[in-house]
Amino acid sequence: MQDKITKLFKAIADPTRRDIFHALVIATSALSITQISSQFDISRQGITKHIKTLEEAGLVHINTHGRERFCNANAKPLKEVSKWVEFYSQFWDNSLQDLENYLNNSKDV
Amino acid sequence: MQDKITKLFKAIADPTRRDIFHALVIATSALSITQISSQFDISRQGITKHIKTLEEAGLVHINTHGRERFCNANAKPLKEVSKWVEFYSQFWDNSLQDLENYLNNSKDV
DNA sequence: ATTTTAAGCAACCAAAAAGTTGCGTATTTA
DNA sequence: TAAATACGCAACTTTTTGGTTGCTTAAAAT
Repeated sequence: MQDKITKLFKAIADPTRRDIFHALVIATSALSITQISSQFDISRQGITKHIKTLEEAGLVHINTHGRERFCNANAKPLKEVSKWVEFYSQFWDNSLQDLENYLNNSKDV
Repeated sequence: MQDKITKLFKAIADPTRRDIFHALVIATSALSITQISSQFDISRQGITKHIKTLEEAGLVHINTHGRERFCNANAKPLKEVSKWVEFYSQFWDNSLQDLENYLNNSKDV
């Protein structure tokens, strides 16, 4: 399909998935598919698909007990997102870059 | 369409857009659409669309000079991503959460 | 003044994503 | 053992996305 980091970014790009992930993070115990579904307006199958996407991004771990599948959030992969963002943090507070670009721009034209 | 943060997450979810953004960040001067296009294998129109998405996410600013449109990266909106990730950082290094969830899980079943 | 260049707009296309329903199966519960 | 529950799988629909081509317009260069 696509590289790992893109899978991760895509996983968190969907608002419903961010909500599911959040619900799992703040939950005091692992939640089954049905338990998660009950908190959202979409079908159980819809939830199952989202969970699969989250799982493939490493953001959810699943523990099967009998007929139930308990989901845990795993925030660790978000370290990668953090690393990605951190690189650009050096550019966001100084408008120096903006100014420089502006000057170069004017000069060139 | 959708909320601001989702626009932002979607903008950076595409690998080509991340590449374009990166190219603009490290560029020493603003780049025109044609200049950006020359660095990628997709058509100018494709680039234009990506730029529009980035612009709507606030990640690119455009300066029109005559018939050219010069693009600058603006990393500031990424602060929002950083904030989002930071919240979850408290969960990623202690496997305490995992253990806790595991125990709750076992207990419930 | 003519030609070249930069880029927007619109229409279109294919693939991916988000969601649905129906059905089968395994595990629990009664 | 029979009924209920939890879930996966597969097929299908709709919307979104990433990309294209063709055409037009405006600015610059010759």
